Amino acid sequence: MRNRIREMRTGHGWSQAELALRLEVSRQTVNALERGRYDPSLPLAFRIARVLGAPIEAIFLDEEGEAGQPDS
Amino acid sequence: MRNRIREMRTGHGWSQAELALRLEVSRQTVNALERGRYDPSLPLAFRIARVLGAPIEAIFLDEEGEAGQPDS
DNA sequence: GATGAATGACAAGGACGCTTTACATTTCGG
DNA sequence: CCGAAATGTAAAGCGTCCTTGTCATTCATC
Repeated sequence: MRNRIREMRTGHGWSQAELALRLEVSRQTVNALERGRYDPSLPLAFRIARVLGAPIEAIFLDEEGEAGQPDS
Repeated sequence: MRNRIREMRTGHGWSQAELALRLEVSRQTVNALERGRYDPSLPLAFRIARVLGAPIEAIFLDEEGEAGQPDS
């Protein structure tokens, strides 16, 4: 599932580590999410939406018929 | 994390099995979600929102400082 | 009272989400 | 260049999500 975490994070002028702190997850988790290695849990998705100041639907793109390769 | 799946499902006049079919998950998963045993993955949350015809934020309640015991 | 539909529950198993630890690479100001 | 900050990666480990299979309970209708 595609997301706009990176573009919204840099829009706030935050490093991955800074965002991780605000989300209370590890820096590696933020990195993995931005790189599309996996999707966040629903509770984490809500925290991301809150911290980035946008609704979940505006951050995560529901691409319907998409397979969604975890990178590779 | 609390949700309104049951009330919205019955509002549509569907059984758990019918909703499960539409979501492409097992009946047990729908039952577990309604009973708050765990939260759905983000992709499943999007499908639930689509099938129930409401935004994710209207179905799943972000109770902020809530511990959120998976029942027990 | 028997039958069937709907719901609740539990166990075992596989895949995913997130952690910590650790190391490599890129970027950039001096 | 040099050093430090930021980013990318990997592995081991644990808990969560979702599956199939099975059984119990409740309720309605016959």
